[in-house]
Amino acid sequence: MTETVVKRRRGAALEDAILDAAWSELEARGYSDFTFQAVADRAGTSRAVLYRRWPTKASIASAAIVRHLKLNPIKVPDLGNFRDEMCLLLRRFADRAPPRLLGLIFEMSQDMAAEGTSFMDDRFQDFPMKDVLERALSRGDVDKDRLTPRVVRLPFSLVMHEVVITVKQISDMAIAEIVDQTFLPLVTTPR
Amino acid sequence: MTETVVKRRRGAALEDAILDAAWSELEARGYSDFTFQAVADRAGTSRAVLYRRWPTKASIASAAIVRHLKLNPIKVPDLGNFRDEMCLLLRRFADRAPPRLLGLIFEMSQDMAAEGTSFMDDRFQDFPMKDVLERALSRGDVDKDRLTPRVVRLPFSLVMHEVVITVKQISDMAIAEIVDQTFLPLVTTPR
DNA sequence: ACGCCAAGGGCCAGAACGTCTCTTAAATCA
DNA sequence: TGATTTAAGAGACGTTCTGGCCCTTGGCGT
Repeated sequence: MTETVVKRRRGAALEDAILDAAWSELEARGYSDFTFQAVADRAGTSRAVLYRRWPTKASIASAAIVRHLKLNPIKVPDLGNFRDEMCLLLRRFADRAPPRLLGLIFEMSQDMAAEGTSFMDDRFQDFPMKDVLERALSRGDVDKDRLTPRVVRLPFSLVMHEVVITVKQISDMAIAEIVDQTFLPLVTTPR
Repeated sequence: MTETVVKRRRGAALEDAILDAAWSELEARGYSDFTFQAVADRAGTSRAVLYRRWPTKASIASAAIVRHLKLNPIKVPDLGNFRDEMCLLLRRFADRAPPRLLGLIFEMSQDMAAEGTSFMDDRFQDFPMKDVLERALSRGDVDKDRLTPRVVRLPFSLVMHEVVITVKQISDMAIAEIVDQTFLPLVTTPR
């Protein structure tokens, strides 16, 4: 017989347990089958407790995602050159979530839009693009004038797009293509 | 009182009517509120008839989308220059399906991956990119060597990504940015 | 003209929803 | 420490959609 001490959790401890359960549900079933019921069951609590904190499916799912991103930060060390750092960054970015999970973002975007948020939000942009760019700027590898927000987002958009469309892990070759054929030509100073 | 003749439809006529109803539902309520019930009601038929043809929500929705795309082909006339034609092409591409429907593409891609196809397939590249590019090549507006498949796909990937993430109609300004900041610099011959 | 297939309607149990009530454990404060 | 407040957790509720399964009745083919 297992220890069935009726430990009643509260506050942050409870919230973390719920978000962990939510993440597990997302991993296991995906967003369209994501349900308050299942999260509550898995977390060993009741739906009322969830509704008290998150009004909608999308809000609890995105909270779970944000938590997961925080717990799995991407680190890109100084490799001495911009290109390799970008490839590594994109590799880590793609590896952090399997294709099915990246698809979540698109399934969720409709609900999120209804709530006035979007995955463009800063809280989802936790990858260390800033650091990589700063190093590249200080090395003179990139042209500051060319770093418009749209161009900076470009490689991530393309990686996500490819992963979601093919529903396969993206290859190193594809990442190299994105970097060499599109991103680098756009941001490196023309000779 | 409207004409309520009990005309019983069959085969293709019925199927088209259902897919039209499905499309209307998608337009009116979006995919997350998309339901067999509502489609059957709107089409004036029963759910059993739908289940007989499409096993899942996603399959009927994607069938409705594919039908809509077929019924609304994109035409881009010769505007005399590559840039304007690209902007128009992307505009039409984005306008053809409302934002909340584009997200479906990604759910569809999961099913399609299971069947070994993908939206990268040529049959989904029905928009007249080929024509536009050929005109551009004959005018000397673009450099043939730079037209790798990845670069050609780029503007569409970016438009889709933006539309899906923001769940808003993309602005002409954003399209112009994509063309001017990313696509044109990549494909036009450097002076 | 007749037989057969499928359209269309209705019924069912099951799942999840969103909202409640109630109890009781845990935190807060006197 | 004991009293008071807060909220966790359990459960009940009516509703909606699901995915089946019936049954009838209309239309098409032989």
